[in-house]
Amino acid sequence: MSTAEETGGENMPWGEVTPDAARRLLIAAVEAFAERGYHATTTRDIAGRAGMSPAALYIHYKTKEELLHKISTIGHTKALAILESAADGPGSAADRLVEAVRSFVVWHAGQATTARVVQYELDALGEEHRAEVVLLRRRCDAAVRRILSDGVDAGEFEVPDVSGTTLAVLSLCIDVARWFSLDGRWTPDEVGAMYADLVLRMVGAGAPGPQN
Amino acid sequence: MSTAEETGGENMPWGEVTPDAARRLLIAAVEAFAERGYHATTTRDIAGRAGMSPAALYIHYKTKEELLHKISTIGHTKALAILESAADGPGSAADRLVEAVRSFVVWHAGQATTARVVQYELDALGEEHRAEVVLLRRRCDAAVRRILSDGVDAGEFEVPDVSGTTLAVLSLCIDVARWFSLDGRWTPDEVGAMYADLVLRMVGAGAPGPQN
DNA sequence: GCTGGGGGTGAGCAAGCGCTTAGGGTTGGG
DNA sequence: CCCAACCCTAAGCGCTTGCTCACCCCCAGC
Repeated sequence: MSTAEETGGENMPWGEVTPDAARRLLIAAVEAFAERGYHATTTRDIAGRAGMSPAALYIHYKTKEELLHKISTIGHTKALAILESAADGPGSAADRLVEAVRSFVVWHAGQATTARVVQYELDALGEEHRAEVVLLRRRCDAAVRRILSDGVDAGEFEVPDVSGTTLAVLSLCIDVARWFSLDGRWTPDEVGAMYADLVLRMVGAGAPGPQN
Repeated sequence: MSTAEETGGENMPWGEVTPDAARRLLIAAVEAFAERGYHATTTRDIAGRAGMSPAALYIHYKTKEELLHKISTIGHTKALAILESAADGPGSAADRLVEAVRSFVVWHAGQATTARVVQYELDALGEEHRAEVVLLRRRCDAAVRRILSDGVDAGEFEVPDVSGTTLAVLSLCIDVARWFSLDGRWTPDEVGAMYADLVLRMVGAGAPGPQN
């Protein structure tokens, strides 16, 4: 876990999707959805990007919405794993918060294309599929809240409103996917480090001074 | 300026749009775009919400995109006025930062429907119209940056990266439009106050302790 | 009471949409 | 050498889209 951080900490982002043709279609869909949004993307565009005819899509996926569902589920699962791994990891609450924010932000920056779809196309999912994904989101919220509560209990943090701060921290990190890489001014690691510092300050555990 | 804060500080959000029929269409479009997104909204839906036939829309607007452009321009102008008013107002850098974040967030929460369209449907605009709006966005960025720079120069703030922190502050505030009012747990004023406090902490001017 | 014109409608066009179906090329087992 | 299983495509179906056009209604001015 060192050089691959630039891709958000993943070596093979969609390695779990098989067969190969299905993966190519899914990657094409991620790019198209991220660029133009779900509703503005046509199945012909997705198939075209994958080098196939429009009909080929329906051999591997029942509908266009199933593609979004698969992308959203895999993406949210990955994001949740990052947060829970940090929340349940070793170290003080401050250590865990830094690691959570850092790795979560690195993923949203390094995998900005995927993250944009995952975070901003939720409403395009059907009723049932959206409900599934909302459950994963709640667990993301719970992981961050757990760290903040622990920090408050331990006297490490000074936070007047744990729920509100949880929301603000997640909101701040998620929005990275919207603006990242408009130019190449920062690397994912740099944004991750900066945001970890900002969030530490938000919970009253910041170190105004130490970092050069 | 007291009770009307719940609507984001505006008495008559679209009062500048005339004649009446054009305003009704525009308000219908804002609601539809906010609910389903620009691309998923049909001109029939907009006209229907305004109580008119599909053809009536084209008496007042040339295209569906012109509607979005009008909404986006008016909305961004309003948001920019809020930030510049705070940035160029009286008081210390900390005072101005608090006022900027507070009023900006109150608007994004109170006018969440409008703000969602303004902040998240930018890419749906045509090339030229988007370029216009991007200029307004840059001025928003400049206003916040001005406050932060002043605070650093005056020794009030301790901020390692002014550009990055400017981005983070704006990102945090803008994202309020995405999540606000999923339930009614906070009022716009409450979110505004909480966010102003969080941002003060981010710039190293927070007061961990004072507020109960 | 007639009239002219601005605000509105019903019907519909061309284009593009998600998705289906009949059929063709390639490959591995007998 | 055949053939069946597997992927994929060309063509196109039924529908919806943004938008247009011929027409109508209502009301102020003479």
